[in-house]
Amino acid sequence: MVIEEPRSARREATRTRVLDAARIVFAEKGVIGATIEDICEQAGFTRGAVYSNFADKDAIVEEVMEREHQALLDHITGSIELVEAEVASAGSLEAAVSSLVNRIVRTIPLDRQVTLIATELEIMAVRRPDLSGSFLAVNNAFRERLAAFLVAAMARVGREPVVDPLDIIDAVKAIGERSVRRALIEGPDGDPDALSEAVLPAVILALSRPIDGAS
Amino acid sequence: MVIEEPRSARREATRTRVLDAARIVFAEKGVIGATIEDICEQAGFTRGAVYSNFADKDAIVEEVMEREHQALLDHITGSIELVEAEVASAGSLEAAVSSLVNRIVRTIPLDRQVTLIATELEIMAVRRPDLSGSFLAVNNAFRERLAAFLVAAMARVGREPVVDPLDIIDAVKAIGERSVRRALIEGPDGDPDALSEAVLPAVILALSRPIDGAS
DNA sequence: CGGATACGATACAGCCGTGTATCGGATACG
DNA sequence: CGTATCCGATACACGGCTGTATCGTATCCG
Repeated sequence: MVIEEPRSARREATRTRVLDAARIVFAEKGVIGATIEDICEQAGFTRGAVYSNFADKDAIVEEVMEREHQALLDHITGSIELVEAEVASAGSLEAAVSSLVNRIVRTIPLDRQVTLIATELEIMAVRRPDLSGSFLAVNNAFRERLAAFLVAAMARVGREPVVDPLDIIDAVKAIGERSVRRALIEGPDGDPDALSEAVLPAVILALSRPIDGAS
Repeated sequence: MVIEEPRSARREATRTRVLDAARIVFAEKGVIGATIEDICEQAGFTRGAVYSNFADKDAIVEEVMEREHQALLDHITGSIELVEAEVASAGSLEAAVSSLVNRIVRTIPLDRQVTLIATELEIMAVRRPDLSGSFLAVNNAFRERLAAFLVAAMARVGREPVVDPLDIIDAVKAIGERSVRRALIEGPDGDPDALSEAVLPAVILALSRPIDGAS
């Protein structure tokens, strides 16, 4: 954990603008395909600004990873109370599960950019073992937070996981991402929630059981 | 569908060597990150050979996509009889489903390279609408073949899908790929089948029902 | 065996991205 | 209001990749 020199507010704003730009460019061109100049153009800076703030592209990649997961964590934290209220007030088990699924899926905002950047960063972690450490660190924190949320939300509808909740999260995320990707490939007519809505409710049900029940 | 000029056997062998090399390089460096020279080096040629056989990198990408799906199709076709025999001789429902799942997962060979190249090509289709056409063409053929196989195999154990079998295939493939990716990121200790084995049997069961039964 | 041709290697020119070193202007402070 | 400092812009040198044009050679055929 490096001590964060406060530096000037101006500098911090520049860094933020560069990282925001990098996120967009990484999603669109891929981490490898993105050039420093692409990022500069997107941010409205020249290379001087970037090189005076970051050592090289790898440094930018690491910070983007961290910010990405942090943003997701914040998003989750902010929406947990919503879910709990919603689930608790559902009439039937089916309604509660459906609401739970919807909320989990929505909790992970899966638009074009998030999907692309998430996939891109994951693939990057596969290819570059030197980056997998920071990926795993932030990603595991994210998964565990989401798993805890899942268990709590399930308890609200009187159910509990039958497998490691982390595995449930992975499965749900995998299906959600695939759902969005298919829609993106199919073009404007594609429904980004089609696959999720078709299979996730049954999957969540199948991977949980009534808290007191046998199977 | 372009008419395939037979050309010489020598030329065809060169093309094959280049495409094999491209597959490896695309997996390792990404489609965008791969250079023509990378491919040449991997294939043991110089750029002259490549440029006399392919217009540019995009042409190579399209052919790699096509070959990749064709190889998977061949692999599936070759293993269907195996599965049917295996499933038919299973003692219990659980054993049959487990065998079915295993076979489906194994039917899609999910090693490092296949996973990387599959993800890479899919992302490429998202980013480049001009390539999405050829991706969808080959990919849909692949999905439908696999879906037909799934339905037939399910019938062998007296079950039928409760949702579009294409969605089941997508879900299974998404989970299988995520399973392998996690293992790759975690390094040598990671079990590429961990997530698949944990959730897929329940998922397949949940998305199917006895053929005569109500629910 | 000899010539034609197909095919891959080599050479070359141009462009693009990188990283460093220097410059100029905005901001902070006395 | 003037000066020092910070920070982003500009300039430059270098290396790598691309695509084309040319060359040399292996292969095919009479």
